[in-house]
Amino acid sequence: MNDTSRRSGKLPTIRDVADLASVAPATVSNVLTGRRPVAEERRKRVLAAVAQLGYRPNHLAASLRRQETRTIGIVIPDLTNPFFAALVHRIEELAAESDYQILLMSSNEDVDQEAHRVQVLLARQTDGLIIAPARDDVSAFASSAADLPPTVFVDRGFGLAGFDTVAADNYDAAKRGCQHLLSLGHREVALVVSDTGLVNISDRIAGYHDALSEAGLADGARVIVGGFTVDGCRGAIEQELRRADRPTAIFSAAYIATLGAIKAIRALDLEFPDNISLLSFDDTDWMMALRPYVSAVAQPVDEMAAESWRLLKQRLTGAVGDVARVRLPCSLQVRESTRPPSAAKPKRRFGST
Amino acid sequence: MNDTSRRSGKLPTIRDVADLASVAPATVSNVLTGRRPVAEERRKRVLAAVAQLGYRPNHLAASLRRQETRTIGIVIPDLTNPFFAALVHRIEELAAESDYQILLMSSNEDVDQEAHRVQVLLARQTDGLIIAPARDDVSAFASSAADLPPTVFVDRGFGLAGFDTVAADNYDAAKRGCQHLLSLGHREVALVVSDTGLVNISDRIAGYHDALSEAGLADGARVIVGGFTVDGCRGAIEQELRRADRPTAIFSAAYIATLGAIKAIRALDLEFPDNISLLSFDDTDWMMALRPYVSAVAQPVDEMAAESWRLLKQRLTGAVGDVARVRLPCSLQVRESTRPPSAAKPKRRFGST
DNA sequence: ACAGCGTGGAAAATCGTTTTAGCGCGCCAT
DNA sequence: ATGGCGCGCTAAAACGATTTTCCACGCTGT
Repeated sequence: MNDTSRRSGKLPTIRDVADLASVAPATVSNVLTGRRPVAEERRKRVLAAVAQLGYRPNHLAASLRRQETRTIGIVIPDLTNPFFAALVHRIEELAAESDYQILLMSSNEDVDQEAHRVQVLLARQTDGLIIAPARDDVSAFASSAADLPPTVFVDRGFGLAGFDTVAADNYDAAKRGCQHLLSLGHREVALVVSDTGLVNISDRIAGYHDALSEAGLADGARVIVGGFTVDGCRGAIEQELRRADRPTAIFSAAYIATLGAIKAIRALDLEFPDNISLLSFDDTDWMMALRPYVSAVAQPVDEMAAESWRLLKQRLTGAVGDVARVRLPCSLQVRESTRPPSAAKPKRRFGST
Repeated sequence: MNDTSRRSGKLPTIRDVADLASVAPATVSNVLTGRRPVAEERRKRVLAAVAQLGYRPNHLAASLRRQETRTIGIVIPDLTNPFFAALVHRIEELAAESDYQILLMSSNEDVDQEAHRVQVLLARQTDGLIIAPARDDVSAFASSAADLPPTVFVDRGFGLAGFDTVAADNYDAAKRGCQHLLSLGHREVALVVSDTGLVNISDRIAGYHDALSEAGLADGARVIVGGFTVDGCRGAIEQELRRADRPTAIFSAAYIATLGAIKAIRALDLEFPDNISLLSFDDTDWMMALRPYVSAVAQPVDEMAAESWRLLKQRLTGAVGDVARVRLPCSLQVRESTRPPSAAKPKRRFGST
């Protein structure tokens, strides 16, 4: 029987509770936080008063005094990208388990917006930051690790000096993906990327190049830069596919690029894997909804989230060791969209591995 | 030439700035907030001191004093659902334009988690809330509007007494979707939903029923309840599709259900639209990547976000009018996955409308 | 019997702002 | 000359908690 409400009038404060229970505010605090023992009889009085008033400690005031907000800022380029949505989702879940909350900001792949958002987060005294930066160069908002609270960079910016960083093993993943295509007999493999200026992407490009080189095809590299929009990728890919010597396989190195590639292939009335093989970076539910199933290199997004949070929490609880650089392995999901080039074509269904 | 850094040692406070500029803290505040005029000469001194120290006002302290955090809480069931991701993305963008930040929480479709998250947000003194509730009955965390700060319910909980609510016109959208299928000649249309206990869903069911009734097919209703997971939906749909009198068209009333339906159709080696028509509620990029293109009822997610934010902001700035109930129209995207039942089948490509 | 100690409670300081109250000064009008 | 007014500034109160400091009391050991 309480009245956890009456938003009319001021919210009850710790002083109101203290008065009602005839104790000092400090005692109420001690009961609620359990930091110091309180005699059973008074404890009961306090709890009764709390219940009666529907008192809820003002987290703002507590944060100010404690110099700790239990809030972490997350900055990502784009929440509509399922990869980032999944990342945020998982981090939020883990953080909540430790009673941390998330202030979420999108940079929209824009360095200036990003810098501004980070400033806002700093002003808000977030205890820590997890950032998937728009560029690997973060000098726009941090000239050194000393400028920021504990911060983990994820996906992008791997190896940034002074910071914990977490990323998929993009080089290895791209290399294995490309080798998979080469092993099927493809000699004209095009790689589609959004941008070449990010380490995660350039690692993928490097893996792709090395796979080609090791197969003696160093000259055959074709990197298509499509930008951060589906239609940008689609356009760039279409253009490539119209060429007489069009590639026999497309390796789309990002979620957006995969969508663009599929649309481009459709637009030209081609079919995978019959006319062209398709390998996607980033795996989603849809890869198993398309017909035929799309082969993909799956980034370990849950593990990336877990690792980011683990590292951040370590720093938050005072760890001062060397910076960590965590690379997590991707898995290659071979399905139906990758096949030997221009083979005879059974109508459907291939054993997936 | 400043040293916006030196995280070592305490952060500079307004008092440090005041001392350096030889003015009172209040003056610094007035310069920075512009609430009261300050003589030009002093203004300059203050700004110089601010720059020199790299001072940034502590938002926590300001919030405590101002009794306003410029923070709004968003609670959604599941961020990995692209609908909610897009919703949050857009709200965040709009809120940022007005200098509001977002505390994001996922309820995971769980009422208890949801209630808890809301309590956390209340303790954090968020100025407002935007909630897509796990259930329409929100009594677990609010017995009346007086319990919460300004709050808008979106997608779910339409018409909740005392609260502004925003939703797609689910009834109309489902009715038109169903009518589309009926007009193609389908008589066995199954509707797949996640759950029947939510108004947005039951509105869709009602629209579906009414469309059938008006066509004199009231008895033909088949509602498949698949739950909130892709595999749950897939299983339920598969079961339905195995029946001898399987439906000739599937209307999947949610993103998850569409994914499940496509997988189920594949699993049974059926093809749409040849063996069965498919109409999706919720439109995504993938609908245009699948072959054939999937027809869909598109929810106006950006408008829902905009409207939610608009209403909330109005309340935040003191509006006290009647509660608003905003229903936004959906658009029917007729593509290739919906066709007359068991018609002769040209191999591909149908004019889209 | 008395110094010393542990215990639980209350008072007061603190966190870093904003806002209110009030002060001194120059100017204008009577 | 002087009362009143506006202006620009400062000191101090306020926001609502936590933490530190201090005190009173009862117990113990010599």
